[in-house]
Amino acid sequence: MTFVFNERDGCGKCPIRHRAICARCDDEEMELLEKTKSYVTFEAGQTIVWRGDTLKYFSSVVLGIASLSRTLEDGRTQMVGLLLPSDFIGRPGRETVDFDVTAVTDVTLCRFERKPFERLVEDLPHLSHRVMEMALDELSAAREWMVLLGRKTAREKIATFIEMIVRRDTVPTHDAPRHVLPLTREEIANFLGLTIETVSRQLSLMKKDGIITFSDRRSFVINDLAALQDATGDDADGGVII
Amino acid sequence: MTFVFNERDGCGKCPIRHRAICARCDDEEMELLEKTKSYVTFEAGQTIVWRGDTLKYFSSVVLGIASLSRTLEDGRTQMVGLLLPSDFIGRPGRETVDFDVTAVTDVTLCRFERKPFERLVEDLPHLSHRVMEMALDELSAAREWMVLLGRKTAREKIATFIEMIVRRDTVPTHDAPRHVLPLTREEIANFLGLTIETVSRQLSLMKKDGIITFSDRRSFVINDLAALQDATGDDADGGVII
DNA sequence: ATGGATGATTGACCCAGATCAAGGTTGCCC
DNA sequence: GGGCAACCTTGATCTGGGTCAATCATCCAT
Repeated sequence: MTFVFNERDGCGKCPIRHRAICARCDDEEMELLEKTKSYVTFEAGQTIVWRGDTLKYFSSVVLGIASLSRTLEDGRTQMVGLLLPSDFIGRPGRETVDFDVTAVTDVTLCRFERKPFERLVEDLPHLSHRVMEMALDELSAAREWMVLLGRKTAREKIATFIEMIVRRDTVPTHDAPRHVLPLTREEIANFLGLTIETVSRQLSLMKKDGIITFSDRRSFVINDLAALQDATGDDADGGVII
Repeated sequence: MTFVFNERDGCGKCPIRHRAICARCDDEEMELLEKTKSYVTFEAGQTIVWRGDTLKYFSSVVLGIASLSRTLEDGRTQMVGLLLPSDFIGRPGRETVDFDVTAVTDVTLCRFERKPFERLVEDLPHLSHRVMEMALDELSAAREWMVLLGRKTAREKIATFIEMIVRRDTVPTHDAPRHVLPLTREEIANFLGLTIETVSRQLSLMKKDGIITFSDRRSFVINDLAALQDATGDDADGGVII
């Protein structure tokens, strides 16, 4: 989800490295925010916010990956989104988060006090416009994921996940054929609505089929991209409307 | 999803019955839109827009229910949302829809030409603000649904669905104990990521358990709300943060 | 009323993926 | 390096929900 931005999108003009905020920032606007800005880091595995917690801060991910998830009473957990650099935690107009936010890797957040930030969103049309666009993009991504969760087979889920990782890695700068799974098997399972055993088995199958090769448990290369895309169950265009 | 608004929320001040647009409308702003406004109706079952279609209009539902869904090549279909009165079809900043939009019941749409509408969204902060809020609400609802699709059992899915219908019906005005399923068994199946047989079986089970009673295939009353809520698998508060 | 279409229910059976269980890897700390 | 803890893989078995198929109900149109 939300594989929309990453650090590269940061604006170099000011210390807030987010295009969402900086796109058309001027010194005056920034000054307001600067006053309440702070950075925090979380270690991998730590919970950043619990579902229902009141948010004192509005933050955005600077470095690392966080997850949004919900756990049912009996422990079943479903991840509902990944937060990558430049994604926000918190939403204007709401004091609480509806999901648990957890650091998947070590995470650095850049945070602002909620009130002044919300005021800024109110006052700056381009900012609220930007938040709206981000929300709509996330909404599309979430719906796309609903199709995966509701209708895809285990193999298709795994293929879609791998393909997503690969697509995200393939940026103009480096076409490194080596990719890294940012999640543990358990996290992948919770992301795809599967168990770790099924995740493990399906990865082994794709390995046996010669589609991917693992150098260690996290790093892999794609041997047959066409076969991978074919296994996703999506249309040829990969689910993206041209 | 998006059980957020209904006709009652309409603003009586102008013919565009949507609070999103009308909340702080003045005659001047409205005049712009009025010029390009038109109404269309679709019969139950008709497709309103196909995935990928270029949207000439930006529309909102006035009457009836429409669905957003995606169908995989081999026919597996997943519904990703329901559009109720006052929900929008189309999104500012995008020319196409990512999902098929289908009339579930007979549907009346109120539509505007896309260009002028988008300009209006750009120009009126309160409107873009409103669209942002709607997008964020839908996003929460979509994520909630992801938990259902990824982790809930058939019984829990059915219970959650029924409970949602009941919650939506329970408005201040009338606490009628009789409710109506707005969807066919097949549509319910596609909404919940199940087959029609499983939907039918689970409904029969809940009937047998004395939780609900059907008068015909669409109308029912709840005999044991507590048991129903218990069967959803959600926390006691019904998934809504207080 | 009759025939036919559409939609819903119910039963019998099957299989993908969950569950249970036993090792295997990797990495870290003493 | 040895021991321990996470994490991952693989096998055996079970089961929830899918698949296939038959029957029933409801609603029209003739």
